[in-house]
Amino acid sequence: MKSDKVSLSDIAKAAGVSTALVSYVMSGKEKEGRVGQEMANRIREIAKELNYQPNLLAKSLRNGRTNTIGLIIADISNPFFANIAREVEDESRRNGYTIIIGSSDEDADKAWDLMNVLINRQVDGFIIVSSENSGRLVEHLQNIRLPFVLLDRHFPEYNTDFVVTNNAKASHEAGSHLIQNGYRRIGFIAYKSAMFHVKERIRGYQEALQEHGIEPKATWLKEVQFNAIESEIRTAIDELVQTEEPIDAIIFSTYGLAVNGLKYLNELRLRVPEDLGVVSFGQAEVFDLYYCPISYMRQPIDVLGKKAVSMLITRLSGESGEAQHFTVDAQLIARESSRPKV
Amino acid sequence: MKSDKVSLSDIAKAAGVSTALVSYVMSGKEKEGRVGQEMANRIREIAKELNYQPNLLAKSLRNGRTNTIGLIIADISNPFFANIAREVEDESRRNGYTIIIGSSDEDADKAWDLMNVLINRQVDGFIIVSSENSGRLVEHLQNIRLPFVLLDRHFPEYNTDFVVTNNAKASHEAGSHLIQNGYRRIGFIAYKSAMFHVKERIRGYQEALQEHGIEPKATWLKEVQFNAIESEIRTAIDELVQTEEPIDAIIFSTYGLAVNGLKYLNELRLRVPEDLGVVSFGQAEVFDLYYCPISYMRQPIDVLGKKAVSMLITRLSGESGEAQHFTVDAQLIARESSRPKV
DNA sequence: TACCATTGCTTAAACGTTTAAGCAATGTGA
DNA sequence: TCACATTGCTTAAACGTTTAAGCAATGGTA
Repeated sequence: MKSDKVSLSDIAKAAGVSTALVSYVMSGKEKEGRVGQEMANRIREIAKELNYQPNLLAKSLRNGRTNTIGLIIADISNPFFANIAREVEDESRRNGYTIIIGSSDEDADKAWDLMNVLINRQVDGFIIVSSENSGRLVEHLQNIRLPFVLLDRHFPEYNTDFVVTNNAKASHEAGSHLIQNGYRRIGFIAYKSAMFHVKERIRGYQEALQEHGIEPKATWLKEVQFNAIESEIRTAIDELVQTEEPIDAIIFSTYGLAVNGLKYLNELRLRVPEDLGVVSFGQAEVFDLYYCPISYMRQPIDVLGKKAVSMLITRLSGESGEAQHFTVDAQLIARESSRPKV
Repeated sequence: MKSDKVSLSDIAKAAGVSTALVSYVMSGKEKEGRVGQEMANRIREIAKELNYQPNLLAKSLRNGRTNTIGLIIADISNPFFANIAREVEDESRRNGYTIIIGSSDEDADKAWDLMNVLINRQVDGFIIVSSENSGRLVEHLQNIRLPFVLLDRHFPEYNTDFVVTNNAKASHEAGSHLIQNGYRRIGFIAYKSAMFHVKERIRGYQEALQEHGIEPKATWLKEVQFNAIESEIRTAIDELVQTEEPIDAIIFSTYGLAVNGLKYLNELRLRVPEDLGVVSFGQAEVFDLYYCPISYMRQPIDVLGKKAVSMLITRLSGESGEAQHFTVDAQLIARESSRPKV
């Protein structure tokens, strides 16, 4: 068993022809290389015999594309993102691309460094689930004209391709659902962030209340720091609950918030949904572990992932038109945690 | 702002010297290249000015190493593995390596294909969380002398580097712990698998019972198919519980089994730990969502990941001695789900 | 018959590095 | 003073591809 060492010139030698000819055949360009039928077959034969595997490095060096996509994820330990990553990876592979993942851990500097490492690795383009303050990153990529698609989170102030969920609408739906089921004083817990998707979720929630004639109190909205989630979510929930007019339902804007929040509700011995109705964003399967299945806004991970890949790939193949936007709706999965109040 | 286009020869031109000289300086070989101090500084200066970024492809093509590691994970949607992946990625990056991940989804064929894609990408080595029937893969890598480290799961019949948890011991501890807390009829649910780590976990469990004078009944051991987990786990639990001598505790050998199993226990309205004590393997955070915090065998993900990387990297730097083995102990995190029986 | 197009192939440069080998100038020791 | 070592640089080949350009033989058309 020969190892990886078989090159074009080995085949060429074996066939008694030039490497050019072999290259034309191996890259399916026998037409434009004007290679004879017979010879083409012979070369293919020999290549198979020698188990030829093209050297991708050489290919890339020569033609300037690596067929590699850089995927920068805000937080890979979040299963929602992990599953997005997986979807992106699968879909890319299906299209002949390899992806290199990096997690920025919601840190702009780390994202920046990651981007540079990946640029150095000559990725052809990026798919980015951006973190706070990633404007610089977006600008830089635009400057050097490296194609990229923003996934799940985008910046309205930049004109970029993106694939996102309609967050305002999702939040709106979550809120309306709770109201329809009899909840009135609905809290909302989000990460403290200036990012658009966060603001949108808050907006949707507030609008839903207003449309149903409920004035969303400022104290119902809690913003907790990503880095101090464990402590701050306790304070947040305490403040929502320990007041003369405690909330009767809560919307978690994120998987991580929900996990930590629900945990704390357990500690407080607050019952869902009797004491507190719950709807969450984020990833599903795990919410089933709660004694009471958690209602959530299901984001179509597969659609998001696949669309981002296909959008990027059309860019990579030279498309240079208008920025592409793709917005998909989340779907309310209503379960026990938000069942009608009795 | 110039883009990526600056090459050695641009610097060489600017400095009026040969590319060789620049190369020596840029790769820190001014000593062996016998480059003059003054010239070296001038070159560095110019390089910085032009914002030179070496072309990694060219480098790799020339010297045959890509500084890339292929990471093949059995199931990336499992948070335990996702976190391992993350650890591996971080540690690799810290050492100047980039990793390319692929999930084999516990499928030997997919793992094989992945391996080939990654070999084509000229990874310098592999870290592999292997799936069933990956013997062929191991053999092939040994044949072509591509370094690799098996992580979390290994094959005793092959002489390879590996980094694993002491599964028998962990299982033994889980069993003993339950027994000490008064449980007597302890079930064990594992994936149906011929893999060593699965067998080891079963062995540890059985030995623990025996050492405490309990004969582990064959009916207490349930093996469910990875692909049919949702249905088979129900049958398994039904059979464990609906008998004249139902079990009073259960060990889940895996994160996925635990999630699905606990879910079903909820449906059955079985109370943990009153009706059924529980200890699980797998990832932690999420078990907190259960109304009753789940005891688990904590595997030191960071240690596993870091050790695998360092083991591989020493191989990559030419070490060719004996196969390295590293075994780490899991730690019992005892919580409510296995509290002493009253 | 002369001309041109087509077919089947080869040559060679290029992508951006690394590095062995070589060359000239200077320094050193006997 | 000669021989040789050291210093500071250049040349050029190599890694494995791709592809424009060129060349010779054949076929078709006028």
